[in-house]
Amino acid sequence: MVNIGDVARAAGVARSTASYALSGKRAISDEVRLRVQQAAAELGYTPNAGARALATSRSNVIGLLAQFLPDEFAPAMLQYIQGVANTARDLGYDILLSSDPDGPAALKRLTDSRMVDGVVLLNVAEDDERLPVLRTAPQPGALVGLPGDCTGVDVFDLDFEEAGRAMVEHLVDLGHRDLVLVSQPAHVVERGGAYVWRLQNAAIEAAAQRGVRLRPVHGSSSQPDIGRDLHAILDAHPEATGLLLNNEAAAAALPTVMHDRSLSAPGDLSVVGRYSDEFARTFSLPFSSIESAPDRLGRMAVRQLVRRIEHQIPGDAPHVVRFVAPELVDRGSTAPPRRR
Amino acid sequence: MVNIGDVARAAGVARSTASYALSGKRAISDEVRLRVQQAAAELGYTPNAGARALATSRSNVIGLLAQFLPDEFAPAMLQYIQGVANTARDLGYDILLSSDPDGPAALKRLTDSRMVDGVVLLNVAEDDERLPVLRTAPQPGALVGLPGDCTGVDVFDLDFEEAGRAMVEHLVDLGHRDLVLVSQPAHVVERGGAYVWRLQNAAIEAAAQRGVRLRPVHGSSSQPDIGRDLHAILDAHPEATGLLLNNEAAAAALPTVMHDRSLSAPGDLSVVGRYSDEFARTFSLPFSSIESAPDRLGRMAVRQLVRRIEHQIPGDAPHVVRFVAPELVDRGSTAPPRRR
DNA sequence: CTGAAAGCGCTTACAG
DNA sequence: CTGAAAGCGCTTACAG
Repeated sequence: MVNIGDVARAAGVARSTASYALSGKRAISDEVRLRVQQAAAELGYTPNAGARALATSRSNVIGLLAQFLPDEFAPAMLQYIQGVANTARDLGYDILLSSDPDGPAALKRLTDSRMVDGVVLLNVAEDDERLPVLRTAPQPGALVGLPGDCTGVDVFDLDFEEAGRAMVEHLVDLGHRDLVLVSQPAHVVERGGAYVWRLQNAAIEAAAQRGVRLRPVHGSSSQPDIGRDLHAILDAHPEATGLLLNNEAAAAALPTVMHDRSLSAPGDLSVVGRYSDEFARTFSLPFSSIESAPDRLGRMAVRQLVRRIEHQIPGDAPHVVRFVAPELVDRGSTAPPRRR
Repeated sequence: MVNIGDVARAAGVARSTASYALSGKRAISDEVRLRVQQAAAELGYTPNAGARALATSRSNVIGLLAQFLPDEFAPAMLQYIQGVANTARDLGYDILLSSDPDGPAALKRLTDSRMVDGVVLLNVAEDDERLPVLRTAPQPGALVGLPGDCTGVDVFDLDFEEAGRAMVEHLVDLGHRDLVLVSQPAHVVERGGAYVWRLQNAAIEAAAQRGVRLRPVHGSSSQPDIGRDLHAILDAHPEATGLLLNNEAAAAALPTVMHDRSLSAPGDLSVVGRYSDEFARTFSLPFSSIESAPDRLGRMAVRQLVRRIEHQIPGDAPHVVRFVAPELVDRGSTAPPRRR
């Protein structure tokens, strides 16, 4: 493989001069710079990543810790990964993807080995075991998802409280007084999936304030179980006129379930979900929803991370906790309830 | 950060001895080995990845080139990525995920910089522009997908010819004589998506041999366009009793379309698709299908790649082109055609 | 069985 | 504006 010594020799300069000419880190005469650049191009020179990382203590790689949990709906995960990967590339970073089920160990190895300049954590839990590891690491970290303790990390998430309120308000304003909220499985809550109870508690409170009934229920996070769950839920709550979904699998399964029961939205039931527009297109979902903005969250996380890596913000700059405001995308699945 | 010098000092040995004690690459007295291992554990030593890569010319990283093309159905991609990532981890490799739209440039940078020990290519086209780059690279490469020219690379793919024949045979054996095959958009074919015509040509030939009619049509690869396409296809071919799908988006959309037309399978129409079991579960698909085995293909590709990287097979061992035999997963969506 | 030293390919103070 | 040299943290022949 051609190295910087080959380039230097071809250009007739010292290796240090070649390095500077290529990096632009100090003034080089136009003539020499051009000669070096030309030699590098002709020889097809690409710096050795390991050598550069060793010399600079920088790898230009971002670690992406994404766990494919059996109780998460995989297609929803992909969107975060794409958002992170695309933004990283645009900013000149490669992505090292770790799907290791042992998150803390994987994170420790990635940071201790200096393979990565920073990390993005997905599937963040209330009491995430990766956080203590991350806090002692020299590299900065950005999270997509809100943990209980945000010290030492930058945090980005959808404002699930506001999302819960917005869903309730929207339906109550239309005249609904009997709502059902389908959340993730209880197991996700036990694991510390705070977004479940953040949305749920806010929805319950908003419903109480408006004097309407809201029943929270759990639903499976995979097919075909969730279809069966939805049938049971609709059987159990015939009086409900509004359905709120904080469960992607439920959203994906609902059209079929409604078809089977000859129900249509918003005629028989008003429905509002919480998922991304891309997700809605993938599954052809006809339901209005709170946009969960995975691409935007991934982008925000990477941008902030890169700012810290490149010291574009002072080292002691306070860490941020930033919420994306929920926006309701109207797909026409809500209307005033039918008189009964 | 603690380095091998710190470990050596703590154990009271030379750096080289510490290195050997940890790697086991030469005989070390039990006593010294234990002292070194203990010191490493106590200090929390993790080797610097860049330094090790520089010294050994090995990074223990596999490059995964996956393009998120607008005309590919993203959820289907994820399965290949998971298969590759999980197998790599099991074999002690990290994954560098590149989603760069400029595949050849990304591949050249990854290999020239020695960031990766080998690469796995997804979305392989008939005349894939990344292949010339890969052939000149010193690292081995494994493909998921069959290109026109397989020299110098290991190739793994579903046997799409056999899949096409199997789908036709299955329906013809049941008595069907009028079939429609829904493929990917023409655009995928133009880009060189060989699996489209490999399945289609084999299906056409099998139908001709059996003396039945098979009409090949294209369908969009995204929602909601594909729903509209399917309606148009069913409108145009009322005489068809069997539907073959080589298009994931079409499979995902078909239940809704059939519902809308009050059609059921296999009563009104026999349907057989080509997708993975995991995909079927994600979308609750009720259709029998040829298993596309993305996890298995990802695993095979990584295993072979690692064998080459680690020289477990001779350097001049011939490259392989291995096809996974299609298996029909019966979900009860096919039956003899209704008499008309 | 163990140690001292060279070398991997960069970058960056240090001299001039 | 340019060059010679040190150093990043490993591994691995080379000596003993």
